[in-house]
Amino acid sequence: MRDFLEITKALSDVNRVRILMALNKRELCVCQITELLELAPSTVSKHMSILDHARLVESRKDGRWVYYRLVSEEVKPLVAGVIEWMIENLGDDKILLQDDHRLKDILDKGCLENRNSMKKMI
Amino acid sequence: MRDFLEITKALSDVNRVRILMALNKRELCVCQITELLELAPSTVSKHMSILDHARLVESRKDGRWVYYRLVSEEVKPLVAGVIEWMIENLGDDKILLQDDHRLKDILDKGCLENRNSMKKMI
DNA sequence: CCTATGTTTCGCCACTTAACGAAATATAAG
DNA sequence: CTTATATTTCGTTAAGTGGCGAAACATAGG
Repeated sequence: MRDFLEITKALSDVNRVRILMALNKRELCVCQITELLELAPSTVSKHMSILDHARLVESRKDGRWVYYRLVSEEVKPLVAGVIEWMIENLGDDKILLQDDHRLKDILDKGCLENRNSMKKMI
Repeated sequence: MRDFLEITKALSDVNRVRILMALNKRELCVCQITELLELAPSTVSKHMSILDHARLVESRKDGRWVYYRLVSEEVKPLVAGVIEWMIENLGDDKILLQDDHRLKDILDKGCLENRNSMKKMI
């Protein structure tokens, strides 16, 4: 029950749902999510902590950046089931389509990591 | 998104989850749910209103009593999917097993409707 | 009509939560 | 070492939420 409620509470905030859907099929660092949602970094960090504690996302640290991704498929059915449900029923949401569009710009513009690599090359 | 969040918010309270699981396979009136959860009738009524607004339950009025049940199967997949997920992953929860046991007593003791019927028969 | 019972609505209170900024921490680069 | 950037932690504040009791509403029965 505790795990169940942690998941449903994690899913009961619009910004956390937007984050999870943005993480579908790609990983993102905190600053990219911050730019997408236009929230304070501390706020996004708190959201990521809640999602992480609910076992809905995993993270890896790469230099200064922390990249988050959806949990892997072969996770326990409690988590896998609800992520599948979310993705299947939320695909055509207006806000999420806007996010997907904005994410393209954020990714095309190049992440800071890429810009730093460019600087190295110059 | 609005429907989605109404559902996840409805599912993010332990007493509402207990209500939904109690309604699995049987309908219950508000006073029976009140007895099960040991909450004030006004509190239970509020919970039922939230579950109803999220389209997770349906109700019928019979005399003084309002009976609630889980929504029918052939409801839209957004709702059907999450109810299935909840039932499949919450079956062996400790609190819910206790509730199931207590519900037997509540139902065996006879609902007020039955007692009224008995009075008619005497 | 009057009473009893089930349910809902309303107002209030305690607690939680999402937001922010400031400060602390971590790491890469000069 | 110092600076700059990314992230997290902490404290505060405004808004939301779950709980209750009182009162209103609905209905069955005397």
